[in-house]
Amino acid sequence: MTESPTFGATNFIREAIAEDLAAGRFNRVQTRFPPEPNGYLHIGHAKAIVIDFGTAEAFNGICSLRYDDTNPVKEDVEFVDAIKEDIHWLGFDWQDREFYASDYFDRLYAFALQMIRMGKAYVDDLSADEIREYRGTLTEPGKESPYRSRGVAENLDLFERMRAGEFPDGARTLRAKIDMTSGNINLRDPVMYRILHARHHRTGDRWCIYPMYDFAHGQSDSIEGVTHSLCDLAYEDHRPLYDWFLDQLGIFHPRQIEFARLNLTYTILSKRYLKQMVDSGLVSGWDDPRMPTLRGMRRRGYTARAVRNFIETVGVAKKENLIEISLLEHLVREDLNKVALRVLGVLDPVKVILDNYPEGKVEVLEAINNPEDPSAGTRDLPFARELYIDQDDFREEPPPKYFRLAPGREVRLRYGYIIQCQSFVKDERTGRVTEIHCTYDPETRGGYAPDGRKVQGTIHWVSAAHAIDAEVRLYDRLFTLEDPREVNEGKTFLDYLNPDSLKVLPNCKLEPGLRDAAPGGHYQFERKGFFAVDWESTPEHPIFNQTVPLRDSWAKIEGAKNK
RNA sequence: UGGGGCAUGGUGCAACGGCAGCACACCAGACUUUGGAUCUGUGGAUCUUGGUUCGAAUCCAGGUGCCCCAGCCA
Repeated sequence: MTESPTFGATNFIREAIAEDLAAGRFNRVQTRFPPEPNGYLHIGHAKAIVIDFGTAEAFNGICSLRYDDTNPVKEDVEFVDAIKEDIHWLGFDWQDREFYASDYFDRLYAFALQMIRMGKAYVDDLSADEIREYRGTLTEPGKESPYRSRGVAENLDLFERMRAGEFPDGARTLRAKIDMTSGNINLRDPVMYRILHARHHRTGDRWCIYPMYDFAHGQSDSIEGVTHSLCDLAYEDHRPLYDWFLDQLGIFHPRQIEFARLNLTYTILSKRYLKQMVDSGLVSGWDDPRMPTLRGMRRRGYTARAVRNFIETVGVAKKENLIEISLLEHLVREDLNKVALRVLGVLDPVKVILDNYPEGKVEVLEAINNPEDPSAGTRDLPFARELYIDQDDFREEPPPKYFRLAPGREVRLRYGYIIQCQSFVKDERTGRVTEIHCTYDPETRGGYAPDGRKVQGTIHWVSAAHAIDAEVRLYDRLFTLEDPREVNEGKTFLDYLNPDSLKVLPNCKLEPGLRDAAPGGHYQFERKGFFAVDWESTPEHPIFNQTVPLRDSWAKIEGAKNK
């Protein structure tokens, strides 16, 4: 066993673990990722996953998957399957260690009995409202329940009858007997068990009492032999209780360490809010490419490698943070730049006619698949008299520093010829240019000018006769507020939805080879951005999702001028 | 006089008593058959006050600010 991390950067958690090892407190490292199967995983969970699995790996230890399934009314197998799939997609594996808190219900029940016998737990008849009243407030101590002093025998009898189903939901609870005056509210006789006549996705109708998180988590960790239980800052206040149960029970005592959760600009990472958007139809589902869920990001075209790099780069600390989404986008580009095949695609087509190019003639031009990776090879591109280019690449009146096509101007067609604009046709009603007439220079095949003349601009194109039709979906941030948690008085996060988060372009023209692009595939549309083939894409109706646009310095120049 | 936690460029993370560094963002330039990529460069930070020390982001004391906790959710 090594005493210092061998994988990834160090952080305060790894330092603490290294100290534990050095001090002999533990002689191995075991962690766990403990999701509740009540929703889909998002990028915030990815942080927890990378920390849990990555920390174990750094110390040559192991990490398990354990579902925290102690609340049957919120949980479902749909989610347990989806969660496993998403963790695997991220690239982590728990081998045969797929655990469930519900597997420990018998042992947890026995622990509860033990607590009662020790006089450390009692059955309370107070209602939920009364318990809240007795709990006191943040600044005032609580008071003890009149049922707190029940004898062991009576508690045993009542608890057994709770388990047997004699009482309705909410009629009684099992509570730990700790300290109703504690400054830490979690220690004011926390509820250990509640009555819930609900069917559990794994244990069915076997139980009608279920343990609370605080009475299940630490003991589950202990049973599994977890050494380091890494969790959210939210559980910091629960650590004394985590420790207390373990100490009372006298069982193996893991160490809980808390870290700050991830927050992302222009993004909401709350299962409840995400669910609200799904349920109200604001997005198409949990896998909508605009969603910060792992499935949404995957569908959008983000790679697991980029997501992992992002989590590594962001680091681990106890400070509340708000990470700029641009960092994630940078890492997505960095990864895709190395692997995505380059293609030519016209998103907003306008026809270009090469008046001096022979009618019916078709040439085959060679194009490089990925300049960052010579082994990706080349492909053939058909070239003909009629082409499409993007509306954006033509200006009737070109502004300064605009290097693309304009009346009288020359531009290079990528891998093709240098062409010059002679005239254009405009629909006076809409103001839209419908046709551009150009001449091509036959001496410049491949884009090279033998006379050495400089041509500043290079634009992408497709052959009109050969191009395939496709639908392209452009995405932008879901919210207009940098931190959607910080809304103004009387507003909710829904008041800050970005109305332009999705733009569907139904009439795009792409190079012919893209007809058989496999769903999930990554491409770079040159000069435009990275795109992924949507899961619902077919050869008859290809659909591409914009993963992230390329950095566009011209857009920056123009944007700055328009201010 | 509730309890717990956190303060380093715009953002995030380092520096563990010895020249405050890295990434992203930003700005400027070079290069360019993707206005992509790549390369170079500029600017910008230790919450505050006092103390210890030859020397403090780091140690000590006080102050200030921000976050979390009053589910029979996790």
